[in-house]
Amino acid sequence: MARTKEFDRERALDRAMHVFWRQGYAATSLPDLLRAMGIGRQSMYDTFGDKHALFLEALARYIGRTDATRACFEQASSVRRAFRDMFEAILDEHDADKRRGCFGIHSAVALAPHDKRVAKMIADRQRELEDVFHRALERARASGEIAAAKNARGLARFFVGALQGLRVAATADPSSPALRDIARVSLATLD
Amino acid sequence: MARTKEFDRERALDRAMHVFWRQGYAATSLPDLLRAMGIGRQSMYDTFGDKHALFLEALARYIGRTDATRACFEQASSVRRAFRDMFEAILDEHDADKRRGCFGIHSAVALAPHDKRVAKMIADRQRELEDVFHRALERARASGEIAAAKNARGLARFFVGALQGLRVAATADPSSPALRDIARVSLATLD
DNA sequence: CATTATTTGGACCGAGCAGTCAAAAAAGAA
DNA sequence: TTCTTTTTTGACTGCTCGGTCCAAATAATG
Repeated sequence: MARTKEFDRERALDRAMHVFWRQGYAATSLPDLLRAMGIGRQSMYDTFGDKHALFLEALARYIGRTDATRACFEQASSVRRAFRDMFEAILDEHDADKRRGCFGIHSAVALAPHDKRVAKMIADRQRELEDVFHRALERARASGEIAAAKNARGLARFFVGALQGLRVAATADPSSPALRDIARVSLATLD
Repeated sequence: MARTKEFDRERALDRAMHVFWRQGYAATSLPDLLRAMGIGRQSMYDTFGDKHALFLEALARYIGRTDATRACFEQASSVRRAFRDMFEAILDEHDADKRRGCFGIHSAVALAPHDKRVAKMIADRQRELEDVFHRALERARASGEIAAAKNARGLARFFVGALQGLRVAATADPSSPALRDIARVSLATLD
């Protein structure tokens, strides 16, 4: 048999993801990536293909984090609390690491208009998020947590937008007092 | 005296703005800019300084467009209609030119975390927009168009976020039926 | 027309880019 | 140990980048 890889593929991908996350696609060079991943040039090409393919895998990995959100919403006893926790998490995240931005939004705005695969990944993710919200809202409607007259689909879509709006506002100015108002008024649509 | 410039500075800047708008800062090369601006390399350096300075001017020019929004909100007899028109304009814009994205959001997410001047420009613009909305909402409260119990400041901040959320969603998928719901539920916060 | 200040266009620079290649190193099988 | 197969390393390619330099072109003044 042959020599075994010295590095962990998932670990390297994870590190590449964080570099793209911080810098975006165009502003990230191969040396940037290799340094962070701790591997050599050829190992990267053998393992991932090229820079663009590596980016797509990194984006897919980032998007996979939606799974945690889904679990959170499916287990939550209160949809209000689930949304509030989600907003809080975003505020905390941006407060803790002000120089990160949002991988998904960055990709959506910078790459999606020029790259169909990226556009599809982002659009799919939005729909998936919408469905997670929708299911939770329907349950809340059934349980009486929110009014039966509410349009769960419309609200779910609205919250996908609200989430992105909050992320952009938080990236632009993580310390702005406006962020809490955005979250608060968004949550009030459930009343 | 000396030779006069052969090109129109504002016109060239406007074209540069559209290139940055479409492609973002990092993905735009000098040749890209020069081709669009229709001027030579040296003319660009003499007139604008360097690529980064040109970008800052382009961004300032883009942000200056907020003036139109301000006028619209100050003249509007109905704040509801003003917000609705604003949302409609975004939907139309993205529908007409699907490969554009949003300059402000792109800059906010890609550059603001690493460039204080950009961060300040974006944050200032958000506050300005917030104030425009706030004044219009206070007038609406006074005139009885919206309930006196409403928190105009909070709503103004919320609409800044909603605007950005809608823009991101529209960039990710300009044909998504979710966009109308985002706009509709956002407007319903005024009821 | 001659002078002078400025713009212009193109050649040029070193650096850094994404991606390729080939030789060396290594790990397991025979 | 030797052979086979793979990974690793680092040199190398051709290209493009942002930015500079300089000579030719040009417009207003005297």
